[in-house]
Order: sequence, then structure tokens, then C-alpha cells
Amino acid sequence: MKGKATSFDIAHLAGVSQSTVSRALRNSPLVKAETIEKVQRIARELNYKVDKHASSLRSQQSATLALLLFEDPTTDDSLINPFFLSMLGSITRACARQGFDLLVSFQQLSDDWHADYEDSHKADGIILLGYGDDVDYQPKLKQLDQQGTRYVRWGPLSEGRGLSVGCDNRQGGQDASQHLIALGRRRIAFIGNASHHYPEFFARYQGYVRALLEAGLSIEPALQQDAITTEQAGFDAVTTLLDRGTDFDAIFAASDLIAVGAMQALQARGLRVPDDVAVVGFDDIPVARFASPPLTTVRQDTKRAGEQLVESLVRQIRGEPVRSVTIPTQLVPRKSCGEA
Amino acid sequence: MKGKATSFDIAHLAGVSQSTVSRALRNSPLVKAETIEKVQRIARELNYKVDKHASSLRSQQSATLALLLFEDPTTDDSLINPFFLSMLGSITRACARQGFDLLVSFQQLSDDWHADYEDSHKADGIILLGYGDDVDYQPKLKQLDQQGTRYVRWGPLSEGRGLSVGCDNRQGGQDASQHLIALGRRRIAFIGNASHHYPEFFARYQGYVRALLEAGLSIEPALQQDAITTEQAGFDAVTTLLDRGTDFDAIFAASDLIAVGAMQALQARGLRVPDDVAVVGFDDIPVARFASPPLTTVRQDTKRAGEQLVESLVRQIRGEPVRSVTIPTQLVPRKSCGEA
DNA sequence: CTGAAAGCGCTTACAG
DNA sequence: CTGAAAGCGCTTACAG
Repeated sequence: MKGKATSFDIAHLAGVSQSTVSRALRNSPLVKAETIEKVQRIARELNYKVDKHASSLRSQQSATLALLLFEDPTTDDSLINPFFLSMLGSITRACARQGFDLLVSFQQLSDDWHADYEDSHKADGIILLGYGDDVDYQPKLKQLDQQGTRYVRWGPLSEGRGLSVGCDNRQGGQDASQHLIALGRRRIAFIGNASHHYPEFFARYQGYVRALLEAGLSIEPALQQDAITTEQAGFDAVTTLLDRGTDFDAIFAASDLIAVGAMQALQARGLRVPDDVAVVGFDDIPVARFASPPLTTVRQDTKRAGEQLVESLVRQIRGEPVRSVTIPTQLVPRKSCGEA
Repeated sequence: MKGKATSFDIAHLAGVSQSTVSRALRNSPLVKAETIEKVQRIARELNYKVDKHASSLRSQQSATLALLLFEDPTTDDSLINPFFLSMLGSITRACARQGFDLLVSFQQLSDDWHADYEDSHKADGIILLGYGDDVDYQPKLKQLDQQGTRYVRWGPLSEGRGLSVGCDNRQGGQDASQHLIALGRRRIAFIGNASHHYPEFFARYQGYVRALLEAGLSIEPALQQDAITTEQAGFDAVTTLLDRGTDFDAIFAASDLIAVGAMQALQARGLRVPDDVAVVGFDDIPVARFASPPLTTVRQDTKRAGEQLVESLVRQIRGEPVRSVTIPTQLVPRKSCGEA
């Protein structure tokens, strides 16, 4: 047998038609059980695999999802938020389980990624995962909607924009802040962008605001300092706060990366965590547990999130009813707030 | 126009044949410049994209690479060594630059991944990236070789086994150990598996041995403690060493994950890093810089490595001459050894 | 339960 | 420089 075997080769060997081979390989109930068995045995012997392109071309579906990861600004060529990376594992596994392949691509938010994958039939649908200015993001989503592209996005609900899967950021932010308050902290800084440009961070900030107000504390603008989600930004933000002479006894960082950078900045200035300043992060990335001190944080369940993203997209592709989903978060107390 | 536009639609609008459209879209020198221009303009207007499956089926190449990531034993469903993840970024970018799509899949080393992607024409070649027992790995590689599958593997040269790209682990291990010796450390523990089951770790160990012997130090078996590449394994290994009463003033950990876990274990026992025990890791994963104290380590250039993996595989696919590549490492001194 | 036939949307010899 | 035609390897009505 030269070259790869085809369904015709199997048909010949099995003494049936190629149509029957095609049906048998997909366990069609139309085919007699013993025919299925014979065909599949021969296929196995020939190490035959259905040609992906031929079957996709004919059936007009590729059994492939595309994952678009983007991050703007990208601090470094290869630095991707570990939070997204940890979702990647869960997404690939969920895809495999559903019988889909996964195409992965990293992009700048600023790139022209909004077409291509579905138009060229490379993928049946797109998973969008990333961090960047929502004001730049929305027009791209709008274009996807207009094109009728099937996609699901990690992030908060966004009115009039397709399907999303996201965490309850507001509740998570409130839990984190209440935790600090319960431990007796009163001057709690929020490190992270708090505007509609970064809706997830903004929701966490809103949770923070709500917790403080409920505890009878006032909201001081001086205690909020912008930072994108990198260690460097966290380091810089805390340094700025300290240079400015702002007084605080706790930090709620909008992400673990920020928190890790923040702890570094505190320790570089000789401040002790948690004795002088307690720190809470958000995400529970793998580093959090091994930071020094181990970081109290708000866990986003990446396993469940990845599975949900894939499931929502696949259901959408199949034409089944779908709706956006919000996943609860969970506070994980560690030593950075003083727990044992 | 209902449904997606095809090359026939463009042909009709441009007043040329479909063959000419196909050529024009790929900038064939056979086609008159103005025809190319007209065809491409119309294609753009229609938001036309070449159907990936049709073109792949006809041309018998998919312009897609498959990345197989595996890790055994997998400690956690979603925990993947950040070192591999950071290569992922570089690999996707290199693929895009070369005009290839990238299919990503996570597998257990124990899974049956050794076929499928190329057989079903999903990918033109495979990039293998992972960590696991080499004794389990080799038979799979052998099978790939026998099938004539085009692949490239991250790791050391392996006689009679296809193409590889890897770091100079022995030299890296030697550099790390010499660094500790130069700082006056004399009782240096090696944490990591040091057998042919884990050739990369073993090469690092050999570098360690060489450095010690060159410095006139003896190799004490009690100073070597097995660990796979997880924080937990590093933590456990150091705990074992301490429980056993082994005396040491430095640790060379076979990976950063091990090193981070090791530092945790030391600090949990009240030992100071670097005062009591200096620590060097391997990889320079993002965490290393933000560990406490920041971790001295041997950097593997993941950007270059990813690019090289893609380039080697693409050249192999194109039938160009290729050979395995070894990339140099670089010592990155940080505070875990006492540097400023 | 099975087969003959059409056709998915391209690329690429072949002919001019 | 361009066109008519074949064919990549499947899936799926259609007919029996």
C-alpha cells in the first residue's frame, strides 16, 4: 500500500462500498453490527485515519475551535498572564473531551484578529481570552457579532454583545475587602485600574467600595492606584503610594501578579507582610501559594471556567440554547493576611 | 450573496476564470499584475478567505503544526510547568510568522498520542514538549520514526532518534555549581532526579559533578535527593534532607519549580536564604524573579527555543536539511545566592 | 442495511 | 498570461 490508506482501500479489503465504510467508521446505526466491526478492524490494521480536510470540506464543519489569547500592552514577548495559561490546560482538555481540536493563537488586542478563523473555516467557533482596554475590545466584538461569528468570551456580561463566561468579580472583590476589614485593617489600598476601560478590575473595585461602605469606612481616592496586571505594575504602584506618603495597612490587589509585585515593593522598603501591610490578590495563580509570604487571594476556578467556555461555544455551534454564565469565586486565606 | 463567497464568485465578478482567481490570490507570477490587483480587491470587498480544508485537501498539506505538551505524572489537572507555557507563546508567534497554524494538545505521556495528528492530515508535523520518564518516552519516539512522522522534540540529543532542540544542560549545571563554589559554598546539595530516566536533569547533575570535582570537592550521595519538577517535590526533598540531618550550605535545584519549593521548605524550618543555604534553580521561569528572595537561576532562552523548534520543523517539512540544535544557557544571579 | 453518484472548494497539470 | 478539467478524500441525499 503506497501513501496513506483511504476509505476506498478499506472498502476494497472489506468487500463493501466506500459509502458503507464511511458510515461504519462513524458507527452509523444504519450499518449492520458485523459490518461495522469488520470495517473498523481493517481500518485499525491499516492504521487508517479519516482525512480531516476531506471530511471537514464535505460536512462543512471542522470540529475545531480557535482560542485567541491577547494581552495589551504586552510587557514581554513571551510573558502571558499565568491565569490565562492555566485556563488553557482546562480548555484543551475540554475540547478533546468534546471531540474538538484546538487552534491556539496569541495576538495583540490591537491586531486584526476579528476575522479569519471562522471565515476560512479553520474553526467552527472562537474562544476569546485576554486582558486589555475594553474600549478597544468592544468594536472588535461588535464586528464579530455583525459577521455572525460564533464565539464565547471570558469576561463580564456586556450588553448586546454575544456570549460570555466570567467570574463574579464584584462579589470576589467584596469578599476580599471584607476579609481585610474583619482582620482589623482600616486603611485599605486598591491597586488596579478602576474604570470602564477594565470592567473586571472595575467590578472588583466596586466590591471593594461596597465592603468599605458597609463597614462604615470612607472611600479615599488617594488609596486607589492604577496598575495593569503585571508584577512590574504592582511594584510601581506601591512604590508610588509609598513615595507619596500615603498611609495604608492593607492592599487589595486586582490580580495576583499585581499583588506579588506589590509585596516585593513593600519588602524592598522594609515593610513586613502581613505585620505592617496585609495583602490580598485575585486569581489564585500557581505562584500565589509559593509567594513569600503565601498570598491570600480570591480564586477563580479556571478548570470550571475553561470547561464552561468550551461547552458554551460547542452548544452555540450545535444551535442549542445558550446563555452567559457567571461563576462564583472563593476566598483562599494564606499568610499574607496573617492566617496561620 | 448567500453563504460564504467562493473563488467562483470572485471569478464571476472579476470576469476571469476560477483558476486565475486561485493563482491571483496567491500572487502567482504567472498572472498579470493588474489581474492580481483586481482579483485581490474584489476578494477583500467580499471578505473572502480561502477555504482551509479545500486548499489543504487539494494540495495535501495543511499549513498547520501540532504542539503536544505532556507531563507525567500530572500533579494537578491544570498545572503545567510555566517553563513550557512560556515556550508556548514563542512557538505560536513563530508559527504565525511562518504562515502555520498551531494545534495545541495536552496529553499524559502515557497516552496514545503517537499517531493521529499527521495520519489524519491535521498537521504537517509535530512539536513535542514535555517532561516525563525518558524510558517511557523513547518507544513513542521510535514509533514516530518508524511511521515517518515529521516531528521535532525539545530535549537533549538522543541517538538514532529524529530531530531535537535543547539546551546545554551539562554546561548550565556546571555554571550553576561553579557559581555556588565561587561564593564559598562547599556542601552543595543537588535536588532532582539524576538518572537516565530524566536525561535533562541527569545532564545538569553531570555538570554539578564536574564542577565539584574540578574544585576538589567530593561527591556525596547523601547530598543528592530525587525530585520531579514541581514545587511540592522540591519542598518534600528538602524536608527529607533536613529530617535526615544532612548538612549542606547550598542547593542546586534541577528546576525553578523545585527551587521555589525548596526555599519554602528551608524557610519553614527557620533557615535563611541565602545566609544559611544559598539556592540556584534552572529555567528562569517568570516566578523566579519574584520569589522571595529572588532566585538565582540558569536561564533557558524560551524565545529562541520556541523559534528554533518551529524553524527546524518547518524546514524538515519542506525537505530542507536540518540537524539538532543545542542552545546555550545563561546564569542569572539574584539574591538567593547573596548577590545584591 | 447497502451502493452509485454527486459535490464540498479548492490547486494544478495540461493545453493554448 | 489564461481557461477547462481533473481530482484531493470524504459525507450524504437518493434509490433500492
